[in-house]
Amino acid sequence: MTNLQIAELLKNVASSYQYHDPNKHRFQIIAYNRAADSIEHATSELKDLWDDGKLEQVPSIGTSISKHLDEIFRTGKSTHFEELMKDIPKDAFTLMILPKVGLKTAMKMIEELPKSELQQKIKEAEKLTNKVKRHLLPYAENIALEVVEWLKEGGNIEKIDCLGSLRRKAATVGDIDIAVATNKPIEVIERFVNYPKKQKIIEKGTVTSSILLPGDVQVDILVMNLESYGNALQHFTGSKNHNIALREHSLKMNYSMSEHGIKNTRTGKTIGIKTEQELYKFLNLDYIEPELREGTDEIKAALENKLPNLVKLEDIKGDLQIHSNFDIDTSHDLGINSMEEIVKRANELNYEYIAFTEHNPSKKGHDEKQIEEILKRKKEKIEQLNYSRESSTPFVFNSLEIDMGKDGSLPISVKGLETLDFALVSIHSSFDLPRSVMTERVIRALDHPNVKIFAHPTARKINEREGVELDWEKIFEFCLKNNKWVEINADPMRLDLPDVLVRDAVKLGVKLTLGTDTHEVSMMDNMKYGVNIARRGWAEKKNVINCLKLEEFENELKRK
DNA sequence: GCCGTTTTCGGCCCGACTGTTTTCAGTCG
Repeated sequence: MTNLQIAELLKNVASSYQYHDPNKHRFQIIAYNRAADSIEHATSELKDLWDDGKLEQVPSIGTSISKHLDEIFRTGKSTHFEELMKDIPKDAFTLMILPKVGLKTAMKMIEELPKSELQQKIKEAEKLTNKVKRHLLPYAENIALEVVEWLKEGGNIEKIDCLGSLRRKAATVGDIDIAVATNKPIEVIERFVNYPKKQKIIEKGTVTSSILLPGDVQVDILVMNLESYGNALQHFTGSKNHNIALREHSLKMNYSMSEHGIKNTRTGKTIGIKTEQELYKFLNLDYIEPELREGTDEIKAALENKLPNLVKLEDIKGDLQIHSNFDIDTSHDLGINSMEEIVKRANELNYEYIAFTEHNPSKKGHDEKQIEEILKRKKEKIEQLNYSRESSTPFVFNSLEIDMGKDGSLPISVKGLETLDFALVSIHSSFDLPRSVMTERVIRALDHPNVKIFAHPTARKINEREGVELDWEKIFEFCLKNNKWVEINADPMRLDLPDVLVRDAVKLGVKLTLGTDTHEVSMMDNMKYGVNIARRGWAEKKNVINCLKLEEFENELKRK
């Protein structure tokens, strides 16, 4: 069973409890939903954790749920879950995928709808299962900006911000959330629901409204006055779990929080707060950057003054994955710009250095000697670039992105590897090896002294391909011991290493690199998306190798 | 059923919108 399937099962268990007696099982319902949510965000397959006896390390999974999961992994089913769900038709869970349909509505549909109509609805729901795709961040950003422009042109706007996962800089965005401070809420909402590209109005109230745009993009708006805009910003930025944790924290201080303000639970008096900075201060917390608001342990850290000083785009001194059009007979794609064009852009970005990391020459078309010859040619070209460079322009490193074989072997001789300043290795084939085999493969590929970087480590492509299965504990341990670095690939469709794994790497002290994987010069501007992910993983400047100055970086390269 | 600022017992977020409810249930974020 995959994590997604388990999460779905636990949600269905929660719904079953709700069906049987919502009051009696109030807290089980919360517990099961929380566990499901936690499993959806887990970095390892639960089956693997179960193998290692580590199920209860997953947040929100305790003795009871882990016992049921143990039964599922051993026997394929849970008697307790089956007993709970036996009175509920399977179709009911399917129907709940439809918007605005919960278990109550689903059961009512099954009882009351004519058969043909019901079948129609079930089909609709099944279709939706495969369709709930989240949008890549840059795509969502552009749509959001257009809506913001439209609202601004309508006037009556004192402040306006894009919030939700867009502001938290998540790799993908579900809905677009916009908050507006205004004295004319009715006018603003009227303007919003009349956005020209709108396909339909999902709901329209006096405080919030939602519209649907082409491509299944939902946009939600929250309208507030300026006096409690800080509360609105905080609320609509989320995440849901951060909000819950924050409200639980404020309750301990005898304040009840909502998007409208903070209510003193003793006096019943509510005050609005203008800025988020003031809001967190009011709650005795250090300011929590949006990227950290995922409801893990950021509130505890804020309370203890232990929040990280997050890395910034300006801290980045170089780009460590770039493909030029210098032809080295690779079986993958070349870049489309010359080395000179890329150096020019790197200079504009104030980089101190960059690395050219074209894919390795294809193994099929060349013997060992020929590959060495090609690499020598590339080395000479880069030496020439550095020779004619002015001291203020970026230094150029001679690197290579090397495919690892199925067994972790590299298609390049030791002599060939030694012509490089350093190499990246990555997975471009055999994505579905068992976890232990995949782990050994990667460690073997990283083992050569001149290989420094594990590039786009999970090999995921967002919305297209899941990442590979790896024993991250082992990989990180190896990297730490041997001074190998793990890339955060800044391409918006990769963003790989993913944020949750970045957090694990940072905790262990594994060093990260940022690379844009540029194949066309404008892609060099994607660095900010990589920085987003680093920040979401709690990374500071010291965790990111390419925050080092040129000389420091060169020293670090030599360190084994 | 889970979990911990002080708590291994006793807590567990909060409000908006829709529909047909004329005072609230269901769903959502």
